[in-house]
Amino acid sequence: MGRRKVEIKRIENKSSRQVTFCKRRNGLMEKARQLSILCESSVALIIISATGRLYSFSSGDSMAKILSRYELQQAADLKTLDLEEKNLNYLSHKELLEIIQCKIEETKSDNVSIDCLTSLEEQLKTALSITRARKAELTMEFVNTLQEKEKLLREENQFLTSQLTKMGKMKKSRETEDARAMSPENSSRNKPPETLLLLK
Amino acid sequence: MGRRKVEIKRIENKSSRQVTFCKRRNGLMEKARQLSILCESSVALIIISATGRLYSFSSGDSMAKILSRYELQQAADLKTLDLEEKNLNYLSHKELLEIIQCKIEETKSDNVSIDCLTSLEEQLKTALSITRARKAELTMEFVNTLQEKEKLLREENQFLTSQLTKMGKMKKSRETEDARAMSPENSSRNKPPETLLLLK
DNA sequence: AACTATTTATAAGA
DNA sequence: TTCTTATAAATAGTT
Repeated sequence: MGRRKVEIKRIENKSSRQVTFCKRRNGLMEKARQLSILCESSVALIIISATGRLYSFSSGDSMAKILSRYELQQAADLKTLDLEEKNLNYLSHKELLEIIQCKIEETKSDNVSIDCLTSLEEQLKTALSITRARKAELTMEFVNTLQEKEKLLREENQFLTSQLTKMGKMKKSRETEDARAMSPENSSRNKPPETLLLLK
Repeated sequence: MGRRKVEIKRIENKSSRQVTFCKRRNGLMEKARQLSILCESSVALIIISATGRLYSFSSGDSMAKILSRYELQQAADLKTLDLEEKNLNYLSHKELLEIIQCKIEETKSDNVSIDCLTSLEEQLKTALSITRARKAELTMEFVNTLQEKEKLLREENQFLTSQLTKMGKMKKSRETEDARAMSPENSSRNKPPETLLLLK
């Protein structure tokens, strides 16, 4: 609807593409508004320009409500499918990764359906949950291991210290005769780490 | 664009409203497709009919990607407002919990607006993000502390062991004369923890 | 669901 | 950019 018929393909001229974007964007939003009013329906419209600018419009219900209704629907659709979901529960991490990789590859071709992407989204959400849970589990295990190690090291330290104390007492009683046995550089090089004080 | 001009207001006749809904819905989706192709942009369109049926269309990027881009934008917009956020940051955990509790209570009365719930949802999402980030931070700090402690304990152990070895040698050279000094119960009660072997 | 008179959107030009 | 206008496209009412 203009001076001449236009083919529906990318407009090569940058400035006329920009002008057309602006005109058609406004036209689309006006049409969305009209549909919503004429037929008492809700419409959500999100447009992202080539340069990444975001334009959104909603009519009838709020954008938030429409989007959550959409997500709800997608979740419901998934539940009726729940075939893949069941399979997913029995997959190893490696298999899961392979499937995800594969699906992401599919995404790159243009003829991928919304349902397929929604399913992928849900699978990735599941994967994220599982990963988070496993991470928390492993972290706690690691912390426990470290704490146990600490306890054992303290015990050992206590034992070693008590042994040294005992020997120290014996040594003290023979201090003069042993003076030459303890070489001076040894006793200074191996001075106890300052951290000994931290271990009470 | 039809036999006569129509006012943009709810179409009273049910069947013609249904017909118009169908025609304009298709028209809107076609326009969305064209905009996306002509101007290499992404368009997401969600339509909910008066009877609750959901229709969606996306072009350019996937619906999921467009929606997440939208949510991202909303989050960014919120940050620029950052009034609430700043307040949130200075609240104690107890105060935050109280506020959430209070808002959840409000939710139970029926006359709560969607906007209010959306706002609550956003606040809880923010709270969750902050909490996750802080948890990760603290966990890493804790693990680092434990690992450092372990290192120091090992060093100390090494030192104590070397001291004992040295003394042990001296002791060996005087074994007979010291035999009565080491009380038997002491040497059995204080046997080295088995973990000594783990510390190499 | 198809037709067509009209309105509406918009491409190109100013 | 914004306005203008010739023309294409969408669609209201009809069949």
